[in-house]
Amino acid sequence: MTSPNISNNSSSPSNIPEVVIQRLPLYVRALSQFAISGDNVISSEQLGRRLQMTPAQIRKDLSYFGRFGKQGRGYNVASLETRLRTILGLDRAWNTTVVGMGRLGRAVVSYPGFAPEGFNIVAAFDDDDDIVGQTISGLNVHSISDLVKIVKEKDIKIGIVTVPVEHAQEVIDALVDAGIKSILNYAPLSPKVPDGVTVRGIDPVLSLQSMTYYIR
Amino acid sequence: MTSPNISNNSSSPSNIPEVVIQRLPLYVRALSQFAISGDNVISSEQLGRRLQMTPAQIRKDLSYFGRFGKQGRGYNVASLETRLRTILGLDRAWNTTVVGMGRLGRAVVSYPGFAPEGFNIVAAFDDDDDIVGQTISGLNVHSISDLVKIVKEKDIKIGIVTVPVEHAQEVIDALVDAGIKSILNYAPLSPKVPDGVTVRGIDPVLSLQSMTYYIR
DNA sequence: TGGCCTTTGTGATACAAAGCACACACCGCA
DNA sequence: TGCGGTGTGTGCTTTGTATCACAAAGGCCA
Repeated sequence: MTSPNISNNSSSPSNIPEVVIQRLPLYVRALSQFAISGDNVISSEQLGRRLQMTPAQIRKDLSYFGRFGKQGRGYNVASLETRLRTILGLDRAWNTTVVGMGRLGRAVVSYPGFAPEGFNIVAAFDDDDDIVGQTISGLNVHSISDLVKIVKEKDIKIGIVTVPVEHAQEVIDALVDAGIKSILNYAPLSPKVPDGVTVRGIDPVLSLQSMTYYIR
Repeated sequence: MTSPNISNNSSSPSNIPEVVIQRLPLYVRALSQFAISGDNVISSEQLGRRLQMTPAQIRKDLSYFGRFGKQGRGYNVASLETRLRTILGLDRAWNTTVVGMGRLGRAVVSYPGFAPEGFNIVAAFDDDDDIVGQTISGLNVHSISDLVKIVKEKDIKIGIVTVPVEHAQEVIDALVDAGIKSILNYAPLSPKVPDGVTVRGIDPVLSLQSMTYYIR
């Protein structure tokens, strides 16, 4: 395991280190900011300053995927962003579902940050009969027993888990059974998933708990 | 930088690797679960199975801090949890503030997961005159210009940043100026902070963006 | 067109973390 | 009280990651 809350059981499509893959989205984001401020060309040094990392690391990371820069000049902002997006699979939209329509699930479906990045939440699930059938943020809430059917129907590739920790493992198992390969897990546990399934955990409490160590 | 969204510019209180510190909360959590299910003693192997990591890594991690186990038996669940909590500074409560009372900030202050772990949100801030003065989840919203005063008054040690990305760096600077040493940042940027300040980022979009790489 | 300046791409190197494997400690039981 | 079984603690090895440092590529200008 590389880092807490992160596991990748993928039968890696290549031998590129997972840490590198995790940094690519940072580069994409920085590049799109530079593009907005009108920069056409950028050096690894400028990127590094923005992202608080060394230029050498950025160049090394990029070199896993090809030669994108021009010596003496730097990288073309727009074209590097495009190429990185393609590498990451961000040149398309991804249908996504949220399981667990409690407080947290509602916050997630109404969060406006996913759609602009191509993550469209197209279905919501819960196991509570009082919630199933409701419409939340424009989404009809389905019963978890319909998971397999709807995942197939709507071609959903990504699952977001916002159920209480007691049900998280079973919900994750159900998502895996339904063919989901990427799971964003908000529940406080380290779930077991088979090879080929990637899980990322979001856990603010864990983050706080490790920071207190450094306060003196 | 060890990993995306994580930076520790702490004048490290020791030479213990940061990854190790980040895993300790996982151990604490697993131990408290085992305690609830009535286990008194646990082996590194059982812990490892629960947390999806190797027993050797757990033993190594713990050995940085002392000898907690008994050969041939394992670890006492309750006492190991207590000792780890003490090491992490989780044997006390921490006053915490949230800056940015938009949609996300409201979700954070009403999230019921912080208080039980000793993170008490005791103040809220915003820069919008329409929001300052309101009461949200029992918290009176203050103007950011009162940050220094109130951080001192209420002995706040941890800041949670939920402002839009355009204001995030300046808010983080203000928190640092007010003496905050630990910041949980929900805004999508890699902020600059001086040595001795620890920042952890929470960014679901980044997590999703690195997972799509593995879908094929 | 040639020489200078900049910045890439990358082998080599240094550093860091994970895992192995075993001596040794401790328990339980006869 | 001694012996078998179990599981820790840790030096050593292996694996993984970051950084260094420099040759080569490209732009620019006289």
